[in-house]
Amino acid sequence: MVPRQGLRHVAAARPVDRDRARARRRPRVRPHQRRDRAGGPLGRHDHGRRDRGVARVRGHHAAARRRDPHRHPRGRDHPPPRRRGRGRGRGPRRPAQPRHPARLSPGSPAPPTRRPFDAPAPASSRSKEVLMSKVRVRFSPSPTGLPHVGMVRTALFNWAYARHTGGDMVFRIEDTDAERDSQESYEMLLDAMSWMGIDYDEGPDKPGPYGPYRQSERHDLHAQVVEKLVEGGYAYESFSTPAEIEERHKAAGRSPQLGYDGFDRDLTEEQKAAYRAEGREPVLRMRMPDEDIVVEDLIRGTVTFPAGTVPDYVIVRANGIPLYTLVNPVDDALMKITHVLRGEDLLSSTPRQIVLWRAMVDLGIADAVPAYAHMPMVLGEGTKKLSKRDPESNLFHHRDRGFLPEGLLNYLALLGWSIGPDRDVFTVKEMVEAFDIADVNPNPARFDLKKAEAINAEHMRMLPTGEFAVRVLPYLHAAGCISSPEVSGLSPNEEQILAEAIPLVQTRMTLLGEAPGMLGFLFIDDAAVVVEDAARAKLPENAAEILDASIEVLEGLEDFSPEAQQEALKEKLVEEMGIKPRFAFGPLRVAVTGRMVSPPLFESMEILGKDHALTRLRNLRSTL
RNA sequence: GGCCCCGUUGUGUAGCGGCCUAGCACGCCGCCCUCUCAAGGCGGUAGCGCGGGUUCGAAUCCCGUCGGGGCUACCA
Repeated sequence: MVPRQGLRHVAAARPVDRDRARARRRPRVRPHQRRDRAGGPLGRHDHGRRDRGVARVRGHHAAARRRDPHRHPRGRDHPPPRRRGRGRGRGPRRPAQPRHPARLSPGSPAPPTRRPFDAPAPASSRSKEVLMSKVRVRFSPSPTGLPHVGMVRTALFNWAYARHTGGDMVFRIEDTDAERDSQESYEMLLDAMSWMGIDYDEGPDKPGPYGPYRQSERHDLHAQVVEKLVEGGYAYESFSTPAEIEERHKAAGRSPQLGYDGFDRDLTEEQKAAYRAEGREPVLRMRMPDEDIVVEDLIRGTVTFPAGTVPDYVIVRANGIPLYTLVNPVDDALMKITHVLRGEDLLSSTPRQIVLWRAMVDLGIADAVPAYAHMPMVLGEGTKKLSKRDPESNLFHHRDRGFLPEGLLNYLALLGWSIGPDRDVFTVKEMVEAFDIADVNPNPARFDLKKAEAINAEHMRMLPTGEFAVRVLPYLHAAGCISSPEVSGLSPNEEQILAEAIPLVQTRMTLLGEAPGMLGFLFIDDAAVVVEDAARAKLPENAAEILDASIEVLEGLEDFSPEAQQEALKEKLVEEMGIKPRFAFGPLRVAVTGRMVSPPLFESMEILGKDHALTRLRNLRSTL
């Protein structure tokens, strides 16, 4: 009997092949590659940030870093001309040159134009202030449905950026849709984040200076901002119904798809009163400026939305309830968010938000327009976004199948980001050290389960065997193989079996959920072994003969060690009977495990013990 | 329709004007090892969407084009 700490002994052991695996993973970075990536012998993260002692939050530091003067001696003096958007690939992202000065439509209240602080506008005292401040990012999901892997990836990138820069991660719940939001979803969100190891500095369950962190508890705050927006003339009442807007477009020979036409922009008090007398309740719309709106996207570079292409949009419904379009930037402003890192689907709403932000800056509500980064979508099969209805989109589906959090996290990080030119397996710690949002790729990425599983398998092999055992236990328990999901609850017998068996399967699995299939045979009665149909079908003609001979040989064995078994069986089956090794042992494997695929046969039999092993051989023999 | 984004092997990426006859990983195929399956080792398959231009030189810069996607709500 092995002492109780059997598994703990194993913990010190190395997983099979670990050394070789590690050697293989070691990045073979050739000097020139390192320099390419790092821009110099100091390494990529030693630029600027450290010697200045400030977290540089400006977006184009990444572009600057890429622009290695050693490599591109002309780069500084010959900046490539920019056009709207970018060509393929990731060209050096140059900050936009200041565009034409604001052209405000006459009659609008002329909010002074401000641009994002990451734009190279002449540094005002305000932008300097932000430059010095620390990064604050937020993850702000709405609790509707199951945690989606794309959403988790967004959380991950925000988190990694916060941790990389030493900034704050804020977790805010956007529960403004009573129809779809649920407490259950909220709890799943917490579960998902804690499982992935994504923590946060402020959140609904972690009070901070800018709470509350549930949007539904912030109505008063929103109302105050709305009031100021209206007072300042940034927002106005609009009485037009969708039908009326469409009518006007048609009457004027315009496309009805143009959206709101600005009809109510300059209504007089008398006109408004008249509408109210009709019983109409107005929505509130933001007044969009008559100028191009430029987004300096940390991932995509300069994105320009031409003047006139974004209509005045609704921020408060007729029933007085504010919309996401208002509430999201307002809460970001109030929570002092400096970097908005979110999905690409929100890119087209960014100009509207920037206008709101500028208004809030003017009003003294916000410090500065944040930096933006729009992460690529996560695609499913084909060319479409990974659907919520697809089980692969469900984080818990992967957890249930036996993904390690570190494996899934690693894979998710690969969706749009890479740690280096010839490496794709890394730890969370390594990710945090290396992660910069500006290195994220703008192109959409497909969720590839095969690759995810391969990455997961790598992480399983990297685990110390004892830790691997700890991870496997809950899956064995859930399948009814063992009596407890924890080491401490195991019977001595179970613990001993596992201590011997687990090292045998660590390199043979890609998911923890495969453990019951691999090890289940060790925890059942001999009579309960079920021979799978496929395994039975593969039995050779002379299976009975082989089993008879094997039983005879093994019965006579004093030493039941794997080596002794192998030697004895090989002599009889292979040498004496002339059976090829790959056929000789199949029937024994099937007899012992019920399957064609299993941990190594002789070790398995040793773990079972001679009596049980022989019983199983006889059992199968008797059915032939 | 309008606006915006994206385009390197099947998939994810590296690539930042010459280190590219395009690297790595997954997948796939073959071989080796081998009691099965893995792991491991070795090898192979397959890509710069297209067309112009700039340049001595383009995957890389520019223009156009085509394709894909997103947004276009009193949803979030």
